Amino acid sequence: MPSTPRPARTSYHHGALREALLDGARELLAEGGADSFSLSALARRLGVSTAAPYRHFADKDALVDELCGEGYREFGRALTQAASSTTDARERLDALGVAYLRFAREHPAVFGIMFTDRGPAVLASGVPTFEVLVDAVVAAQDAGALPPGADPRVLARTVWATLHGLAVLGRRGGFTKLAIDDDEARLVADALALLTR
Amino acid sequence: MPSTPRPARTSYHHGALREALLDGARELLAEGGADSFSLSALARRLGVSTAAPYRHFADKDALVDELCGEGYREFGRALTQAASSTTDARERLDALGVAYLRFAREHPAVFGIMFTDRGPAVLASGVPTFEVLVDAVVAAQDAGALPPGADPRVLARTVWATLHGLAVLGRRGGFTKLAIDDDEARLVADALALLTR
DNA sequence: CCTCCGATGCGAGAGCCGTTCACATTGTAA
DNA sequence: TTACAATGTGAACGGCTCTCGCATCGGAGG
Repeated sequence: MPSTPRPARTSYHHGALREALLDGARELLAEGGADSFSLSALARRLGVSTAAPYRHFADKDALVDELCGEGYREFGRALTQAASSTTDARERLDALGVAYLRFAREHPAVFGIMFTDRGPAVLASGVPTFEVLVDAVVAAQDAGALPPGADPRVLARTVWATLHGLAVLGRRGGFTKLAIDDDEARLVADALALLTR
Repeated sequence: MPSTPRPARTSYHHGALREALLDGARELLAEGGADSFSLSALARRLGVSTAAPYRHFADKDALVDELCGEGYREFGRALTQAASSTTDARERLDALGVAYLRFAREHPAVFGIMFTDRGPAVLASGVPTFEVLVDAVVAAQDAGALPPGADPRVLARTVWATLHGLAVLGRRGGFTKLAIDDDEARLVADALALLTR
């Protein structure tokens, strides 16, 4: 069962090439990492010419940017869902942290792309993704789980940085000597236990 | 004064091409980011043929790996120097944090390369770089600045993750809405104030 | 001093990639 | 039916990584 040569269509026009390109790009990214992803390989896999993608995206970067945008939206959904899983402000922080690390683990390629230099427009589109995290930090502060006197923005960026650092360093095995084999829940719980009281 | 066509040599053999390649690669990386760095452009800048670099590096990845190794060593030197700037365990943590963020700011391209997927060998070569950070966390714990009962490895990875997260998110302007304009000293001080007591 | 050889340079070229351009095919609205 | 806008094709250009056979140099041994 050859997976590479996919006929995928019978008529001259593909019909839903734009979506197929995005889906195929996610697959290629997941299979071979960000380096081994080429528009040529993508077109080949979908059975269209190498020029076809340019009817739907200005260039390769535009396609990757779109992938980032979708990544932000899905990341945002995952965080929002985690936040709604409990009403306790302190527990919500834990849930958000686990969701953060889980997204990085389950979508490593997209996660990596989302946080590498991708132009200001893409960056701006990602801002709303993390609002739920900032809100949760403020709520935790109101609930007394974080220092009441501190600047909420300082708290938010510190918590965010800690979670992001755990995600990034864990993803590349940076913690090998520091017991990375701990699962995400423990990683997050240990870290947030230091930040909260 | 054209900077691109650099004669750089008069005889048939270059003489110190390996070092020139590494230096030039650092320059190109600093100028145009990791994407716009090609062996062709590098060879062009040095005035050698595109085949010449392959006498010194197996392929492009080998050159980048070497760059990472040098980056780790310089990063380690910066951290070690920061650690030796004070005898107070708590102050030492701050100094290390500032050095961490400063390295990320002053060498953004190399920093970015060091922490993107680059094979297990390169990764392993980076381990000693962060030992000084782990040691400082243990010392701070002994001095009472961090919870005495906690697992030192948990403390170390949490502090490391927080600093790394600050470096990464700050580097790409992720904190725009959260007062990233604060300087590194304040960023680190605020974060470590939450982790220590 | 000469000769030989290993190290290090070169030019040419194969194969992949991104991108463009003129042209082909198709569904649809007038 | 006919014209048009949308979307596909094939060919081509330049750039990139990497390989191959050949050229040039410096130094060690006769």
